[in-house]
Amino acid sequence: MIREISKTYEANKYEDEIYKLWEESGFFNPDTCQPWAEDKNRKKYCNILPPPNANGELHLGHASGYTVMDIFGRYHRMKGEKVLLFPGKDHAGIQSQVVYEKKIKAERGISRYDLGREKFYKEIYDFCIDRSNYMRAQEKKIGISADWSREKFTLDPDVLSRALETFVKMEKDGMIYRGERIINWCPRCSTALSDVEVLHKKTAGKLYYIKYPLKDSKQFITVATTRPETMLGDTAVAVNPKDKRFEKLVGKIVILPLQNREIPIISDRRMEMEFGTGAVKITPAHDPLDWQIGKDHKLQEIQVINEKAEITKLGGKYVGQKVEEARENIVRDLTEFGLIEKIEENEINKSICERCKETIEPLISKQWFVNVDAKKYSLKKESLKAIKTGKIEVYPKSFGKIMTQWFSGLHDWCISRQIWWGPQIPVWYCEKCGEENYIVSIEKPKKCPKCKGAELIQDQDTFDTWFSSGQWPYTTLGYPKGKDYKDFYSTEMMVTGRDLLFFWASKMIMMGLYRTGKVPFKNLFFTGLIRDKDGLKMSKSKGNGVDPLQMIEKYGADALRMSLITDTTPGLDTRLYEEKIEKYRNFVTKLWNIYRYSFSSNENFKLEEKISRHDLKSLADSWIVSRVNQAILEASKMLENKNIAMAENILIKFTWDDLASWYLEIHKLEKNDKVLGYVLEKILKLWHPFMPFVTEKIYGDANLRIHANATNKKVKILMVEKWPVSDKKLINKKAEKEFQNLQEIIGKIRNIRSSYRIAPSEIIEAYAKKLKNQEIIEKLGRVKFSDAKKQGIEISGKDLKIVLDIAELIDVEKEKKNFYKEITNLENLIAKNSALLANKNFLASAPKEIVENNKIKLAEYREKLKSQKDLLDNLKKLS
RNA sequence: GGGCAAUUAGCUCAAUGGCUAGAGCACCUCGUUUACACCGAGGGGGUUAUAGGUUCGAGUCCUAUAUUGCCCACCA
Repeated sequence: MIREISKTYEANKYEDEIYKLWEESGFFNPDTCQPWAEDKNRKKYCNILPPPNANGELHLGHASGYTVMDIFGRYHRMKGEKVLLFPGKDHAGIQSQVVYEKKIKAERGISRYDLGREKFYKEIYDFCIDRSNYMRAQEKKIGISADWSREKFTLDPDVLSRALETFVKMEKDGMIYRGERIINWCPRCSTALSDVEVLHKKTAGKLYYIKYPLKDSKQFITVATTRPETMLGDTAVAVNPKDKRFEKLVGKIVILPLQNREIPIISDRRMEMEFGTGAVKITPAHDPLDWQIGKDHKLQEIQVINEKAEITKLGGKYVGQKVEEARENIVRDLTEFGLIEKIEENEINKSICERCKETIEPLISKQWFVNVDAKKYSLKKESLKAIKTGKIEVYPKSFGKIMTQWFSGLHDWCISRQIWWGPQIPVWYCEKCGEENYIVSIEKPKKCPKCKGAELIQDQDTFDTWFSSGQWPYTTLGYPKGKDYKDFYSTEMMVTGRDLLFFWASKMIMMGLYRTGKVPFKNLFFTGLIRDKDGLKMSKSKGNGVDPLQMIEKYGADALRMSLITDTTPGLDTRLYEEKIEKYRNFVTKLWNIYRYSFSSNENFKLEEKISRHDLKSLADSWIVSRVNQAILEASKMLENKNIAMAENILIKFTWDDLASWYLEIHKLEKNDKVLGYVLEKILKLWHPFMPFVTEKIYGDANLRIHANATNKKVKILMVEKWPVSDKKLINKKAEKEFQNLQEIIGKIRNIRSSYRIAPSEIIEAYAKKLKNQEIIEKLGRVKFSDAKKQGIEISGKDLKIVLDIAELIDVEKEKKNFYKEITNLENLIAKNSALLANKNFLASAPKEIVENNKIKLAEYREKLKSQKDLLDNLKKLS
């Protein structure tokens, strides 16, 4: 060994230093990444990275997304394109506020009200910046080749003002309105939520049948409800107009129990006759459907539940009680009055807050909305068009369909939140002129433009986080005049989790189209969720989470990256567990050892970029060079098709099976360093997007060795080397076929060795006529050929018959059985194939190539069958 | 209630209508022959969920069914 290379690659020893090398090279930045002559027409590739919420730490979801983005990014960079992976962080309105409130509660025992709005905002801002720095360090550990010099935060002044301008523009275009409507209210977060921020969870509940007495009558009408406490705010009872049972009651008045209020019985076709009794209580202030019905029937809205989920004054004696408490008391009181007919067990669809899981209270509240289907511009219709016309290519395809459906049924978007963290809505009120005469302006106007006098107060509400992050692709790039915007928009690629489909991806499409007239990205790639070994969601409470940083520390970033993309399909969930990561750590070691072997075998060994046919000295040379060019072809095609898992598969198969298991062993005999150096150079490049660290390390070390004594010690960086192009002249199907035959023969020898337990140290005497590749067979089969004819078992391959001198060891009966089995198998194949070739339809319809292949195969099977029969006859003679 | 997906070896998953449906893990046997025991060689293990259909040809396309998962939805 000329120089010591360690047996294993110690990832944690090198990764930081390699990342530093990349960073300092300036090649993450497309402006300074020009390793090739600057070409004006150089293709641009931009991927705006989804900004993680700046309030926690990196988890596996981020790691898997980043891996996908980085693979594509590095691939395109190596293809010579101008690549920008644009990093950033999201202030994450509600989530960050929840996190920070918990933190100050736990650490200081205080609430946000103790701090006051201004101080709270300042603290949480510092907290997010602090977390951003921390998370950035973690992101680098994954190896993502992002341009950190451009990094943005959603609250950076330039980014933010561009986002706010959109609100101003929308308002001008008549797409914004403020209204009292029923909204989803989270009592814990004390804010309104949009529809997508509400989760529906099936839970066990009860269905209460309550008797409402009719006015001036002893009759009752029974209504069924899961939320009896809302009856305090009932303003009607509704039935379906087609419902014969209640025909005569429509228009009558009932006395609302407990409240002693007179309310009408109305009819509305939206009532399901099958549900409960068919009669339903209507509470416009606390149920979305009832609110609609209330509007249509001009019913009074009586708010009996407040923002803290407590009963209001209008709820009479139950005032101040929590809804659950009030429910119990009301049911008890009703029971006392004999007004509960029955109580049934019932599965209910509970609405909960996506962030804190608290039960949602539907309330009527004054909020800002985006009209998604406005006259001047329809966000809904334009988005639908972009997807349907294929302006955005969605991976997987089926998600495009899901989006289409979602957009079709889209409701107006509530964008105001009653939280303190986040940008305030740029709307100003004048005390004199009233809230109806609001002024929209990003800067605070000096005076009220109407009355020219009074002080202006800004709207207290903040924006839905998705309002700003939904604009991320162009606010970051400096719309409308920025150079980056001109260079890179529409961006090429967006990769995001399938859980963000409606939250984020959809918003980016809507707002990007509205503001810029162009799609924000041409390709939209969804990743699935990472689950644990049993397919369960990872969560802190379950303790089944895998910490990506721990895994990187233990197995290396390359191994983690590989395990995150292996066997994945876009949009589908995948399972991750330590054994899987371990497997790829082992693979990294394998690659390392291919390098170790190559460079230890000869002190002049070097990587070879090119090779000519004269350099191919043997069958094995032609074969491996053909195979590697085939691998380049296929892997590149898979990457173009966005099928990274498949590309990975192809490369693993080549590296482990073809190169390591076969060619390296043959190299020990033939020692064609030129060929090995060529193949190694290619696979380092091919693997780089997937495993950037180990490949960069090997490449660097390998070149250092070459340049050790040279004057030019400029370090070559693999990250910006050119992606290999398949040299089709070197693809040699004939050599591949011939080598396959060789592999088959050696396989058979090994099989026999194994079944008779012949130790590897024992060399078997053998004999063959017309022997080719003798040395290879001898080495890999551990046999020794001589001229003397032998007695024993015979093996055959194409044009070759080998006799192994182990007559005394063989169990003839067992071998006979093996032959019979193989003969039957071949006979079946021949029958199948002949039938196919006799089929006129097949000959007429199948492509010529397939027909040809089948003919060749049939001939092969026949030949094999013949030789198997011969061998069997010879075997029989032996017994 | 509606939609989408999945169902292939014991497990996790591949397979772009066409070569005897492939990997890894696990399992069994053997083995340190100086790249690698984070390894190597060999082996067992499949009616591709079920039933039909289209096709010269189906794991792949179509239609049902079953099971599982996810998403959406104003059955209170």
